[in-house]
Amino acid sequence: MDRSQLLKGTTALLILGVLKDGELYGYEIAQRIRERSGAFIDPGEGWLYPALHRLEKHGALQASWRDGGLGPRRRYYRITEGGLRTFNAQSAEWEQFARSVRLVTAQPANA
Amino acid sequence: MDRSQLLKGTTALLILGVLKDGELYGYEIAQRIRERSGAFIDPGEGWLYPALHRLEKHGALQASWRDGGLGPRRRYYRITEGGLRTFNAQSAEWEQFARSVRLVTAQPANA
DNA sequence: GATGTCTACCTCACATGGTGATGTAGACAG
DNA sequence: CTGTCTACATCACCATGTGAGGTAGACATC
Repeated sequence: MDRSQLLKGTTALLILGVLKDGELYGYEIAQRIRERSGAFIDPGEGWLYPALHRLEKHGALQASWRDGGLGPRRRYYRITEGGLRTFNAQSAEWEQFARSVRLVTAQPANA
Repeated sequence: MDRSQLLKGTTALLILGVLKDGELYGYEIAQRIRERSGAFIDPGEGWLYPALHRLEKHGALQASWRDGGLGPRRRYYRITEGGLRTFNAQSAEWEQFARSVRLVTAQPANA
C-alpha cells in the first residue's frame, strides 16, 4: 500500500547517485533527488540525515562543515573511492533486482 | 549492503504477480518466484507465509485447504478482483519508482 | 522588536516487515 | 529409525523509513 517501503535499501543508492557528480550539502542533496526524480521521491529529513551519517561512518562519504554565506552553516559531502565502488555495486544489484521483479510480474505471452 | 531491504514493499507485488496467472499453494508460489526471477529472488518462508496471511486478510486473496495427494495438506490461494486491482496499482507504482531511481542515479550526459 | 518564513541541520518514538531459526507433520527411501 | 523432501507456521531480532519536533541564522514586514 505504501510507496514508503519501496525506499528501503535504495536510500544509499540515491544519495551516492547524486553525489558522484559533485560535492553537495545535505539540503541540496534532498533537492537534487527531488528534482531528478520528477518530484516522485521526496527525501524526508528523517532518513536523509541518518543515512548521510551512516555513509560517512562507513567511509563512503567524506564531510566538512563550511559557511554557506547566507543562512546557517552547511555540511558538505564528497563521495570517496570506496563510496564509488559501493555505488557501482549497489547500482548493479538494483538493476538486477528490478529486472527480477519485472520477470516475476510480467504477463506471460500465453499461460 | 543488503539486498534484503530491497524486498520491502515488493513482496505483495511478487505474490500477486504469480497468482494472477492461476491458483497456487504457498510452497509453489515460492518456487514460481524463484524460477521466474532466475533464482535471484529466493522467498524466505519467514516473509512468504505472513505476507500471504496479510493479503488474505486484506481481501486480495482467497484461500482454501486441500489435500495434496502426496505429502501434507496444501493451502491454495486464488487472486480476487480486488487483488488484481491492487496488483495493477502496485505494479504501476513500482514502475514509476524504478524509473525515478534510474533518473536519480543515471549518468548525466555531461555535467 | 516581534512575528513569520526561508534555509539548514539534527533527533527520536514508532511502525513496518524481512531474516534466520525453529517447530510440526506427512510420505517415502535405505 | 534416520534422513530428506514437501508444506505449513511462528517468533525474536534488527534495519530503516515516517512524521513530528527542536535549534539556529538571516531577512522581511509591520
